[in-house]
Amino acid sequence: MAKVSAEPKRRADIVKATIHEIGVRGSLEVTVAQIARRAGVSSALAHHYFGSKEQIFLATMRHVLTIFGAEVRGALAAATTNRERVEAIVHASFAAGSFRREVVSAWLNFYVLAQTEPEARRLLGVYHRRLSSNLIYDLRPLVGARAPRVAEALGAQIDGLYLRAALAPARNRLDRTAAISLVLDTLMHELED
Amino acid sequence: MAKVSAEPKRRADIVKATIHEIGVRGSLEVTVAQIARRAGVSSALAHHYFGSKEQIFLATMRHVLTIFGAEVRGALAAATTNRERVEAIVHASFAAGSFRREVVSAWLNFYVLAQTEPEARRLLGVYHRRLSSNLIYDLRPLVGARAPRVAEALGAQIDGLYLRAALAPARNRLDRTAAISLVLDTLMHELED
DNA sequence: CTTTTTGTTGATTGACGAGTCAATAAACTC
DNA sequence: GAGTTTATTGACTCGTCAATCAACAAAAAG
Repeated sequence: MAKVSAEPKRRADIVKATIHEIGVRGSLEVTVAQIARRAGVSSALAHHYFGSKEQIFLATMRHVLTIFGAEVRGALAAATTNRERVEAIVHASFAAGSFRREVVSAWLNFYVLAQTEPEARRLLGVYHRRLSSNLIYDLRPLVGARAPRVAEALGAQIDGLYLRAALAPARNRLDRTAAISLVLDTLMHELED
Repeated sequence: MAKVSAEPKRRADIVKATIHEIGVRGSLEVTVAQIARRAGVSSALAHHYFGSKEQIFLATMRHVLTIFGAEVRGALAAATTNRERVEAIVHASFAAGSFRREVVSAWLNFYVLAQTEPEARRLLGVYHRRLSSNLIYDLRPLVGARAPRVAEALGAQIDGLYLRAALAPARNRLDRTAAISLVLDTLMHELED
């Protein structure tokens, strides 16, 4: 059965299955067997490719972070003024690919993972610093020395909206548009200081 | 050894030990044996009083929520004007009792628990609605119809700062004062609209 | 002082799940 | 087409842990 490079596809399938299972169960207490079944392979194969459950989680985290990074880059490419760029970052934060229920649930659980797993912490740190420096860079011309503070305020608000999205039952969940407009409102108030 | 009503003390000890262990391990993957050892009792006793691990977690959650509620009530008691009351809520949110590392870690994990455990979700819902209605009540005279929106903005920011506090390594962790001033800044901008 | 209630634990059970391994099979090399 | 590499799995091991239970101890009740 061994065909040309099944490995990349398998890895991708397992990573996607991991996001899905974390979303369904709502926690990291998913078994490798569950993930593997969802991906249509045996649990032995998952171990074969990733070595351990921990590595599966870390690969999944990298994947989510990569998607997010791509969304930010994409949004930034279309923006020209500083303000447009800040708004683009906000938009990207709630982009369709990253703000799906299961992905948000995965994010939440990655925060938990980061409490104990150094590599998870490092990855989350990279995301934080990048988001922060992106914001500060474009806020500087707009609000001067207050840039770091404003970036922190916006960043915290975005994170908080994610947290609430994870918790809220589907019916009264804030949608992407509402979340974006809330953050942009805060931004507006900061700018007209 | 059976003395006068050991039960309340034991229960309290076990709940405190649970917060501590969740804080240390950074996740709900703590064993009943670990919790019991920290509380100075056998794991059998923990089961005797609480029935199951799940119930231990729920009791711990109720305890954390109770402390938080008391802090809010205490802060509100000393406030008179609407604005003071809103500020009091913000202060209470970052009060010493609730903003300790281990407690914040517990909060984060309760969010995860709420994804699967209906009672945990209910408890967190109660907290959210109370915080929200408290804020809206005092914001209404200040910002009128925008009150719900502003409450959501402030609430999300507070939650986000908690999330970041859980993640950040001790050294560059935002302290209570800084968190409070950040939220009050946002409030100020909203008020001078 | 004997009976009941309350407190407490060590030992055990039973389930579950991560990780290993040996075996099978298909493709690729030469 | 013999030998190597890659893909894949079922069956197994080994540890861990929630939950139970039978037993013991001490107070309270009568």
